[in-house]
Amino acid sequence: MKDVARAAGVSHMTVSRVVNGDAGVTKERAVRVEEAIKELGYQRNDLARQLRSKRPRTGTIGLVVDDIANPFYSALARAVEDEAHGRDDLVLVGSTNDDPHREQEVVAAFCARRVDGLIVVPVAGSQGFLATQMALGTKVVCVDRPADGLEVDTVVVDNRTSTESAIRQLLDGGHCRIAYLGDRQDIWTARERYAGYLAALAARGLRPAPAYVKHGVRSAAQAAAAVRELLALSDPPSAIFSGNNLMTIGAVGALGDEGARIALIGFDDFPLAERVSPAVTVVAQDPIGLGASAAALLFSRIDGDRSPARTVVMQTRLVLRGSGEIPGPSLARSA
Amino acid sequence: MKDVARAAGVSHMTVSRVVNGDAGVTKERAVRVEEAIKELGYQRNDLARQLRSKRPRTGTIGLVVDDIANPFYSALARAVEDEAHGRDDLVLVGSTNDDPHREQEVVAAFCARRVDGLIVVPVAGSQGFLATQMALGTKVVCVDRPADGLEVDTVVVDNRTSTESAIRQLLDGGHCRIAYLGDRQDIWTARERYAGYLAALAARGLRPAPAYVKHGVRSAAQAAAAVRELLALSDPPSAIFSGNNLMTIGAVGALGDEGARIALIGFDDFPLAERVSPAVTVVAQDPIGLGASAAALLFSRIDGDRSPARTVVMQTRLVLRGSGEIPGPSLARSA
DNA sequence: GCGGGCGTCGGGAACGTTAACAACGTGTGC
DNA sequence: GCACACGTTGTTAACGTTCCCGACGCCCGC
Repeated sequence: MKDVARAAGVSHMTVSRVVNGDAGVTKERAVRVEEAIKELGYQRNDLARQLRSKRPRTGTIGLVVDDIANPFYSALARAVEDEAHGRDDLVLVGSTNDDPHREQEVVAAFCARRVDGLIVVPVAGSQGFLATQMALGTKVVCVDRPADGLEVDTVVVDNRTSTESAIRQLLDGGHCRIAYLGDRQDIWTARERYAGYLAALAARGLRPAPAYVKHGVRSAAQAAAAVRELLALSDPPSAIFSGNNLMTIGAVGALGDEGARIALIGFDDFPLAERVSPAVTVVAQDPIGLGASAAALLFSRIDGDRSPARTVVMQTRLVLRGSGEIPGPSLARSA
Repeated sequence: MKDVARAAGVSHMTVSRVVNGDAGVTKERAVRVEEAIKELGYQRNDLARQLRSKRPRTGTIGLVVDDIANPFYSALARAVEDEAHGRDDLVLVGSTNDDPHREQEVVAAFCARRVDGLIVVPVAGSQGFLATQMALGTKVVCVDRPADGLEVDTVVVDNRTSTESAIRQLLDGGHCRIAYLGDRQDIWTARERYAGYLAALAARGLRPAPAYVKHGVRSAAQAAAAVRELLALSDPPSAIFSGNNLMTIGAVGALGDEGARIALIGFDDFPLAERVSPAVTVVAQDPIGLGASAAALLFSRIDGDRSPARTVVMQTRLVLRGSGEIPGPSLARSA
């Protein structure tokens, strides 16, 4: 900047004003400064800018998700990025693998960079250090799951109710041997979905056979293995609920392998769900909507909104596709 | 920091040393400082740190992709993030939508934040400002596509050859009416894949009917529409090559709608490609490998590697799945 | 006993920018 | 003709940290 000032024969303040498009610089001088900038390839140093700036905004937010490679989270990330781009903000992305330790590392690293805010898919037990960071002024919005016991804006879907109606769909179709595939029970969404599953069964006076319930499924491969176990039972289920997109994909694979004709309902939609065999009925979430809402909430906080913490519950959509819509084992695709 | 120093009864320098784990501070003082830090909730300001620091590393890199919501790029992003996490670096993510203007905005914003380096999926015509940033010291690695005429590390796959062998597979299967679905021709991968398509046909003395070639397909929906157009031709193709994962998904959808039995080969693998009907043979890329290689290359540059620019060409894998492996229209799934 | 090396600590400057204000020249109103 | 406002420009200080160097006390060897 000093070099530019010297080259243009002005003071560094004039350069600063030109760079920031401030009013109050003569046309002639501004042009001279801009020429010098171009010639010297000068570029404003946002680090110093933010350090000195009165309202210390870094124009950067952090997005902390389970796994950015999961299409659900990457769609959400894209929505967040678009909202941020609209106000010239940047997005740091971090994956936690649902590991509290890695989450803490990522959050701490983001905060050391002085992000203006954080959109977090919280892992169990992360309220503590999130609260610490919030006390230091970082705005936080939770998405997909709440942070237990933390007064913070949250965007979620009604996991329990929508799972309940998905299971009810199966029950109405005549299924009563319904298996459950779910993630680790320390994950809120898994607990909610399991609760919905139990509630739907209980409403008909049913309880699941212990062998039908598979917790802690963390990948498509594990889901496939779990499904093969279910199929190997002497009394296999006639329908399976799978707790997220990865599990559903794994389950579809395993069911196909076995040539089994078992109804499948999954949480989360995925491309070509209507084209695989068996076709899969899903509880469709709207990851883009979740991300956009979370970003909007966060930016309003960053812009000074001090109202009490809000919780936004977004709607899901039950998309019927063969599985689960007709009585007995699904035969929809052969009809 | 001043507050911490005062609270601990030491100078700000001692605090700095403790925070950075520097040697040369008495145990007793270090403990006192750490207590003060904990009590006051002090957190190092990396902005100021990086501003003053001699080797100006921000410990942050930028990843610029077409669309982070595309599973190909999100898998790549995850690989980059893992490499970065291993050395305590952070990743800024930006999507360009293959829009040169947005790409320039994103790159400029990243560089203003003084990222140590950039992993870029370059859009056509971006060599200019990338060169500018490189001259200013930002390390750059291109991935998925080269930046035309730019001396820069690059990680790509052999698009042309692998498309050629995919098409040859169809030709060997007896297909000669093979349609092509491809992205905008200003995108390098699209040009390469198209060249491979033409080369494979030319090797048999064939040329595609103009109606069989669809350029500029940018989404699954557009691919589906293109496929429907192809099917509506008086002389429809017996096989279709689709130029990326999104197009393949769209094509599968459209083919299913029409109940058509047309061989489909796609570039990029996708989940459940073996389960959809028709099953899809694919040229599988390894997005994780691409991302990891690009990140490794970038970090070696950041760490001072000044050797000439390298180009890494990664292998693809032709995954045969029904479509294209038997003569005539694919009947694999009904076998 | 005393000089010098070493380990520990602090003071001041500097990084590149913006905030605050002062200085300057010009035009305007009385 | 003079005070005053206003628009433009420059000067100085500050943001929070690290770098550089000097100061201080201590121990050791002569």
